[in-house]
Amino acid sequence: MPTIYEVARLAGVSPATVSRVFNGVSVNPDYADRVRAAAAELRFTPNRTARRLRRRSSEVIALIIPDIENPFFTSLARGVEDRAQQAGYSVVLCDSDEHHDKEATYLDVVHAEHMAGVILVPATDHPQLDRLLGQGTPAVAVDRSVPGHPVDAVLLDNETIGRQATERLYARGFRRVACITGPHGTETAQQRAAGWQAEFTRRHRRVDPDRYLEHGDYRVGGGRAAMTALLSLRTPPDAVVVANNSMTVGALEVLQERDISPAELGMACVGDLPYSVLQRSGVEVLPLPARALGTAAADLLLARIAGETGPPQRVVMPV
Amino acid sequence: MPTIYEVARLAGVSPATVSRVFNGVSVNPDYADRVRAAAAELRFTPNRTARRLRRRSSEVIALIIPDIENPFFTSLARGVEDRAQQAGYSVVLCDSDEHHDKEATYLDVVHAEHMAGVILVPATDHPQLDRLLGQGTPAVAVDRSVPGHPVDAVLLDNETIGRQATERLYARGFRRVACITGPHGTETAQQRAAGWQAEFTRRHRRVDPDRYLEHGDYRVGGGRAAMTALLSLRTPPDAVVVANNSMTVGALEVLQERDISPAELGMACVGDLPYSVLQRSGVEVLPLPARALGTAAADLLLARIAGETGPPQRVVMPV
DNA sequence: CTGAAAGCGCTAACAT
DNA sequence: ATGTTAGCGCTTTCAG
Repeated sequence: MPTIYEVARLAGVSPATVSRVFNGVSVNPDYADRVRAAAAELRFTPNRTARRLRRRSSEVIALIIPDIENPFFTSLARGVEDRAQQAGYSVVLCDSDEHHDKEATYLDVVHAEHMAGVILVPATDHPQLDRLLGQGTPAVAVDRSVPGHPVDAVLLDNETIGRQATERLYARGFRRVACITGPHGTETAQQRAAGWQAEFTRRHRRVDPDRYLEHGDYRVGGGRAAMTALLSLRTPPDAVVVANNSMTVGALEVLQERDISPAELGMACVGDLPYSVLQRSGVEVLPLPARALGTAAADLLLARIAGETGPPQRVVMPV
Repeated sequence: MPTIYEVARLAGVSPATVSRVFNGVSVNPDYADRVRAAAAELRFTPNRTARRLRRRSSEVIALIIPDIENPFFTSLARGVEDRAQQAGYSVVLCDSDEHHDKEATYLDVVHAEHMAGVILVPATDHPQLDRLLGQGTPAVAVDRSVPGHPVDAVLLDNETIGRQATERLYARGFRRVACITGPHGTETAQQRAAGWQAEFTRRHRRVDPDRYLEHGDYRVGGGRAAMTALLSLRTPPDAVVVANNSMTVGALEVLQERDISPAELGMACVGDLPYSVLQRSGVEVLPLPARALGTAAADLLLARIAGETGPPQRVVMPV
């Protein structure tokens, strides 16, 4: 691999001049041309590792998501990539698999690799951000907030979403709408359930809402289990709000297996179902602005990287 | 950020010894303990950028896929990640979006970042691999081969898959099975179509197969367009083999809109449909070993990184 | 087994 | 505006 020294020699200038040409610093046009010609001839590409070591920063941002197979997150990733590319940054995508350990490992990598910043969908309430923040690497949380740390966050109005989903089902004539939400202790799960509960209690003053609230794991299996549980209630619901896309799939599977029609048991899903082939399944879908969440997070991060100071922002996306 | 010098000073040893401790080189256990204690106290993490510059290699491999929103590729990515993690490598995922330019840019990054290797689902017939290969960075192609370059490849037996999909539909009683395949000039598209055509011509000696072959773009929109075209034929097919998952969704959408039942128009899909909620849609699904493709590619790449020489391997995964 | 010292390729003072 | 030079933090000969 050629280095700036070889390019410099071939172009008859100093290494510093070569560096300047490649960094947009003003240089005598003659020299610049010679440098570019020499670089082309030698097929020179600046060594980013060296540059990074020297500059102590790089044009790479990390995006850590909890499940790369969930279209909500891949769509979010597209949003981040769009903005980052425009700004000349590369995005490296990391899958924490909802594991705190993997998340921590990736955050260490971000740190050790001198990345410019990180956009994180936290796998837990307490991601290990201290090191990074201490070092001055900016971080932005998306979809889920990080209570303990002063980081920017881009969030959804989950309570409203939960309420809307519930309203839609009642509006369609269902009489008893249950809820399948995410894991205990998960912010989005709690908020979406709260939205549901507000509507539910308004309509069923005498019924304990907890009987109609199930917690799943935000995965297909959790949706199956929760749906099964709801169906075995003495007075089963005639409709259900499911707090994310994967669990909706699980719930639908159960209904299909038992040949329960959309009219018998209504369903609303928070978030797009991939490949909306489900029209005839009669599921009420509440789309979520996943991609916009990504672009907003990227904008926030890029601003911080550019030196923006000021108190942590908290952006709530309209739904 | 602390450096090995500070750790060395605190531990009362030389920087070289600290380096050795962190690299598993044998060191006096006393020293090693002191170094580890000092490192812990200072919260030292080795600077990977410096290490990489010095070693001229890193424990990062790139995976370049053409569409991060396609579950086939995310599943493949999981396979790669699994193996890579086990071997102590990080995976950075890049989305070429089927664009030759973006692919080339990412390949440049792989080169400039001194990555250990790259696994590539080529967006074109001629990915710009020369630089990388010239530099000795190993590359493995997955799902699509790279005719011009001597790189390892992990492929599917697409012709067999196409044939099987077709057979299944005829076996279910359909009489005239059409095919929607991928873009012209795409290897997998051509091969899957060839499999279909072999079956088709065997059964319809007098019919020009080209009339029942449509080319789409491997995306939802392409599936829609192709399905629409097939339905407007004078003698429309009564079933269709669709060469990938996304186009199947597009094709299904058309059928749903026109209220055409699975019995009226049968369908087979190459590759899993995400969230198999489609049971009642009657689609014959031919699962593809996406994840296994990823692990196989990772194994091949890791072997090359470890110094394996020898002629390029060509692995065809069983279906 | 350990330490001293020379770079990896680049950038950014500083000096010209 | 350009060149000289000193590192960025680490690994790795080479001596001891």
